Amino acid sequence: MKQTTYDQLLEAAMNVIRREGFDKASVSRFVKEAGVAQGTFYNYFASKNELVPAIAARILDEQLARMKERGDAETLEMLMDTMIDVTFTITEEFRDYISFCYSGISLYYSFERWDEIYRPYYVWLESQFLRLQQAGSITTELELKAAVNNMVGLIEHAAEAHYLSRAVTEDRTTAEAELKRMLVRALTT
Amino acid sequence: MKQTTYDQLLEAAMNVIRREGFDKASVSRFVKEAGVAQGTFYNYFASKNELVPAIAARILDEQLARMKERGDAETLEMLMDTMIDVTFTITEEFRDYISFCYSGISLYYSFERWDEIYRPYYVWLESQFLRLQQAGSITTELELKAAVNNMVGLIEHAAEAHYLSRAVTEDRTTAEAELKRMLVRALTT
Amino acid sequence: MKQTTYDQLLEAAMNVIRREGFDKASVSRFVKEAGVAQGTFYNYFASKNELVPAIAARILDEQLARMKERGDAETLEMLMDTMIDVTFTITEEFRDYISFCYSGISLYYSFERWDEIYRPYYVWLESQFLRLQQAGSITTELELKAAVNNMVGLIEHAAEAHYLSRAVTEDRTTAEAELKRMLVRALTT
Amino acid sequence: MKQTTYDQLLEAAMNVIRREGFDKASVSRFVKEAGVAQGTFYNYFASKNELVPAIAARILDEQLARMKERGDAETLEMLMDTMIDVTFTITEEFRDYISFCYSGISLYYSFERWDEIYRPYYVWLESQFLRLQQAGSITTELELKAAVNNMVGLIEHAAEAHYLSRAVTEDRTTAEAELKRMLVRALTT
DNA sequence: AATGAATGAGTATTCATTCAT
DNA sequence: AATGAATGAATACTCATTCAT
Repeated sequence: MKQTTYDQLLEAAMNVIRREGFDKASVSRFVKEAGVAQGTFYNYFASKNELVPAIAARILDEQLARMKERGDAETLEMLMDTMIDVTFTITEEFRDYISFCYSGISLYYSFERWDEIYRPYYVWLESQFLRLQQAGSITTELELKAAVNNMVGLIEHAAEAHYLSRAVTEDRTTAEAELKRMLVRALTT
Repeated sequence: MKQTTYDQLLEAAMNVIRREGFDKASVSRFVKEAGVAQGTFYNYFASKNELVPAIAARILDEQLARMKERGDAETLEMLMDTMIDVTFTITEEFRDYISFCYSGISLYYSFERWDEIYRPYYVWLESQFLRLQQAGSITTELELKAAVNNMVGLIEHAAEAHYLSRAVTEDRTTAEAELKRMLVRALTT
Repeated sequence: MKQTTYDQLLEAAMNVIRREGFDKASVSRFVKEAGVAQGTFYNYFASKNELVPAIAARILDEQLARMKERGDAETLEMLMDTMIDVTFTITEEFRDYISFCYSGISLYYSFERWDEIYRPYYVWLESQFLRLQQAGSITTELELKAAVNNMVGLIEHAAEAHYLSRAVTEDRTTAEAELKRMLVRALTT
Repeated sequence: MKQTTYDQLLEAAMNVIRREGFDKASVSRFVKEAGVAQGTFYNYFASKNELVPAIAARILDEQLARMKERGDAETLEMLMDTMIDVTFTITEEFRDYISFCYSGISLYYSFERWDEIYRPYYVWLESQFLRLQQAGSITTELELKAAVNNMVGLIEHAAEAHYLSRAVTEDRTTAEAELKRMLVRALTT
C-alpha cells in the first residue's frame, strides 16, 4: 500500500525530531528525509508548529486503532485491561514524543486543541461505555463522561510515570496490577 | 549595595528564560532587560550557553549560603535537618530552572562541569562532617566522601520528586520526615 | 539570454571584492549589488569563503572555454601558442583575483580543492596531447600527464611573473617568445 | 634597559600580526601579549590601523640605525656596499611585514605618509652623499636627491625580488653583485 | 600615564515561509 | 498537487573604541 505524502512527511518529521529535537530540526530536513520539495510541506501543514498537534493526533490515532482491534469488551474489567495494556505499550513506543507534545501544544496552542485531538478517542470510549451500560455490565449510576475522563487520566498518568520519569522501580506488570486495583475500586460499586 | 553588572545580567537572563524558555530567549532580550549594551553580555559570559552553568552555580551558591547561615550543626541529625530543609526550599524556589540546568549542562558540557559547580558545596559539607567526626558526634567508621555524596543525592532526589514531578501527593512535612528516617537509618550505626 | 542568479551573485561579488577586498567585503553588499535577498546568497554558496574557489573555477572555466574556441591544434607548437596566449590574456584580465584565489584557497581549503578546480582543464589538455600523439605530431616518448603538468606550471609562472609582480621590464611579446623557446627545448626531442 | 610601553606594544603587535595576520589580529590580543590594559593601546596609537605606518617606521628606523653603525663611508662604492648589505639583511629579517606595510599604507593612508616615514632615512643618505661630494669622492655633476632616490629604489626592489617573490633562483651573493654592477654603471661616470 | 568595564555598530549565517510555474 | 528558488527577518557573536577613575 502506497504511503500518502502526508504520511511520508509526518513520519520523516518524527524521525528527524527524535534525532535532533524540535527546535534544531528544520523543515528542509523534513522534506529531504521525506523526498519531497520544500513547498510540499506547506500543502499539508500550515506551519512547522502544526506538526506538534499532528504528531499528538497520530499517536492517539494509533492508540485508538489498537483498541478497536481488540474487539468489543464484554465487561468493564476487560475494557480496562485493554486500555491499560494499549496505553502502556503506546507510551513506551512513543515515549520520545509524548512530553514534547504536551509542552509543544501548551506552548503554541490553546487547551481546546487538546480536546479536538482527543475527541475521536473519547467518542469511541464513551460508545463502549454506553454499550456496556445498556448490556447491563456497568451500573447506570456511573456518570459516563466523568468516568471515562478519570479512567483515561489515571491510566495515562501511570504509564507516563512508568516510562518517562527517571525513577522507575517496579516492573510493568506490577505497575499495571496496582493501577487496575485502583481503577476497579474507583469505578465499581 | 549596588548590584554588579554580572548580577544584573544573570538575574535578567533568568527572568527572560523563565518567561520565554532558553531556546526562544535571545541575548538581546537579556541585555535590554538588564539595561546594558549588547557587547557587555560577552564581557561576562563567553556565550549564551554559558548561562546554563552560571545559573546552576548561582542556585548552588544560594543553597550553600543559606546552609552556612544556620551556623555549625552540633549533631549529624541537625546537619541533616538543615540540608533537607534548605534543599527543599531552594528546589521549590528555583523549580523553573533546575531541570533546565540538568538538561542544558548535559547537552552542552561534560560531566566535569557539574563537578566544578558542586565543588564548593561538597568542600563545605565535608568540612562539616569532619568537624562532627572530630568532635565525636559521628562515628569515624563512616567513609566521609561517600557519605556526603549519598546524602546529597538522596536529599536532592526527594526534593525534586516532590516539587518537579507532576505526581505530588504527600505534603512537604511528610516527605521530609520519610526522607530523614531513611537517612538516619543509612548513616548512623 | 538571462543571467542566472548564480552568475549575478558571482559577478557582483567579484566586483565588490575587487573594490573592497575580500575581508572588508560583506555578504550584504554582494546581495545588494546582485539585487537579490540576503538568504539567496546561501542558496548558491555554502559560506562567504566558498566564493574563493568559485571565483577560481570561474577564471579557469573562462580560460578553458577560450582555448576550446581556438579549435584543435595540429602541432604541439600550435597548442603551446594557444596556451601561452590565452593564459597571458586571462592573467592580465583577472590579475586582481589570482593571488587572492591562491592565498584564499590555501588558507581555507585543502590542496585537493585546487585539483578539483583544475580537473576539467587538465582533462581537456590531456585529451589534446593524446590526440596529437596518436596523430604522430608528438613523440610518444613523452609521459603525457607530467608533460601537461609542467607546461601548465611554466606558462602560469611566466604569466604571473609578467602581470602580478611589480618588476615587469620586458614587454609581453618578448616574455612570450622566451617562454616558448624554453618550452620547445623542454618538450621536443 | 627597560622597554617603553610603546615598544612593548609595538613588538607584541608585530608578533601577533605575524601569527594571525592583521585582519584577524585584535587589539585585545596585542594588549594581552604586551601585558597592559586595553585602553593603554590608545594612549600610543590613534587606531589599530595606525600600527601599519608604525611598523613601517620601526623597520626603517632599524635599517637606518644599522647603516649609521657602520660609520661614514669613504667612497660611493663603500656607501653602496653598506646600503645593499643592510637592505638585504633587513628585508630578510622583516619579510613578513614588508608587503603588509606596502598594501596597508596604500589602503589606509595617502602617499605622503610614506614620504614622512622615509624622511629621516633620506635625510641621512643625502647628508652622506653631500659629504662625499664635498670630499671629492663623488662627481658634483650628480643631482643629489634623484641619485639617492634611484639608489634606494633599485636596492629595495632587488632585495624584495630576492626575498619576497616565489621565484628566487640565484643566491644572495650573486644577486648583490649584479645589483652593485648596475648601480655602479648608473651612478659613476 | 594607565586602567578595564562598557559600548554598539557590524557580520555571517539560519530557516520558516511564499509563490510563480 | 507538487515544485524549489527566492525571501528577509532574526540571532549569536566580535571588536575597535571610549571614558570615568
